[in-house]
Amino acid sequence: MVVYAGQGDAHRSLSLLWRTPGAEPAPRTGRSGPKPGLNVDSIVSAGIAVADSQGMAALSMRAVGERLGRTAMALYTYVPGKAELLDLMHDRALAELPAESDGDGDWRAAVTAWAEALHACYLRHPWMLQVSQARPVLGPAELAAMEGLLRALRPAGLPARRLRGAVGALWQFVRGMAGVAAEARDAATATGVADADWWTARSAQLAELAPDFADRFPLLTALERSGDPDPQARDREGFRSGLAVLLDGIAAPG
Amino acid sequence: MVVYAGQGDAHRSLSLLWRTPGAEPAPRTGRSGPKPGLNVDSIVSAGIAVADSQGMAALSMRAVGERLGRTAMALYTYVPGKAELLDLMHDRALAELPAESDGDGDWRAAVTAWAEALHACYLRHPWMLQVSQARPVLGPAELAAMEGLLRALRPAGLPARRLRGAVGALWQFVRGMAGVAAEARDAATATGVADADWWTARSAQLAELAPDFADRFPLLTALERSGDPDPQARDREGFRSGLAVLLDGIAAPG
DNA sequence: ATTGGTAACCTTATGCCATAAAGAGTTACC
DNA sequence: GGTAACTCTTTATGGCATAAGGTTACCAAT
Repeated sequence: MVVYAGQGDAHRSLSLLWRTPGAEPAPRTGRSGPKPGLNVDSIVSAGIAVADSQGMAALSMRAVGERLGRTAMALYTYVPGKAELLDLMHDRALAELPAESDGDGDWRAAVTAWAEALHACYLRHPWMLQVSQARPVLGPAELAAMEGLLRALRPAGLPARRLRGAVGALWQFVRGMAGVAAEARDAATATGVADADWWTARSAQLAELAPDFADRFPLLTALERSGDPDPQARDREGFRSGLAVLLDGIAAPG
Repeated sequence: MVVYAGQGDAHRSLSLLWRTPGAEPAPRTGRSGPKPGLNVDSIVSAGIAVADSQGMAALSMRAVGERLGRTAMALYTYVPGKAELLDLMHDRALAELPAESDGDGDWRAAVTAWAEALHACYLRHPWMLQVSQARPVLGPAELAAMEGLLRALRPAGLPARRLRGAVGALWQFVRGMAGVAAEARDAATATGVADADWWTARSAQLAELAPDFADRFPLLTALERSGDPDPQARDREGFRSGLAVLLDGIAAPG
């Protein structure tokens, strides 16, 4: 039901993470033994494929190995362990983000594009949201994403202090909103119940368990009632309006 | 190293979550069999104690049972499974938040107080950050916390749409920042290396692996250099200035 | 051409984990 | 005293990551 974090050997993760992408094949002179049948890249790809299709819970060394026609243990030749593999998968997925944000001068558009790209990436790979954010792995793609955000924000001309705050707030916002959206989607596919119905059932149960709900949580009740009944529309709206708050805060004199 | 989410039986979790707190003892008439030696509350407390002291990775049914002088299986009499126990633990921890935010009229102060309380709660129970946010369990304490935030925000007079955005952004911001702070602390205690030294080591390794770091990530490099070298101070500052951006955005006309 | 070294890979084993199933022990009511 | 209800333990199943050590296939030097 949950994913723990922070056990990986950060040192070994970092080494693997920062190996220049093409340099995998290695010198290949003076080496004996059978040719390597696998390599780190293909293992990472297999891991992503498993996690994308079956979800984080199904990501096991055995499952990854099987997808490559090997046993689980064969992977340990290339990768120190599962935690490090997850770090590699995470950074590889972040590498899908576009390198350039193209808004010329219009930083609001550029930041919005960045946020939407990251959001979409999280939705393509929802297991990323279960990789603890409480462990900065500092892979090249993660840092590039950060740099991209800074580039987009540059025209806003924020002082360093405020810039740090804005970056943190933006990143966490996108991640959090993606989590909610991903779960809504999963609930729909996993249970075969549409989003709206799922929420209806949950609300009905809540109303039964806590008949005084509206009295205990008047503001929450009012806010719920005022929104779009379609959860998906509500998520989209929440993303847009939350981002608007953030952008307005960045634009404010401070 | 990671925590998966979303397997729990939401229906059974909700029932347990919303049982009125004092009503545990139950009617106790017409019931035969030995008196229950445990109860849900004590199991939840034991679970929190284990997770607080040993971390999420050490939270097993056996560990919780042992703390209560029972076997793992004894817990299943009271709790459907581990996923549901985790839901209960999460909501119990959130119940530590103060019921009232006291800023009269000054919504900035009230929201700040709310954010700091939630942040502190996450730091007291860092395992909460590994409970997937992508699964709204809708326990009473979680809803009360949400209601509290809405109460604090009320004087700002936001329209519903923008209010939803602000709430989402604030919550995700606090959660994300707490995650970073918690990890910094864990790295210090787990490895016996102080925060600053840990970051120094990581930076040194990065510099070795990516000698062109400053060229590839100029903005990031500049931002890092401009900050306080003490990571703890940096976290505090990041929290304050990020929150300032959010509050300014909320105050902006939109 | 043979042989020794070694890298890659596999098998086996260990010790976790959640939890299903079944039964032993305990208590309260009839 | 009997019985039904209840708690708790034992045992078993099938998963997991991974440590340890054995096996194979290839290369290079002899």
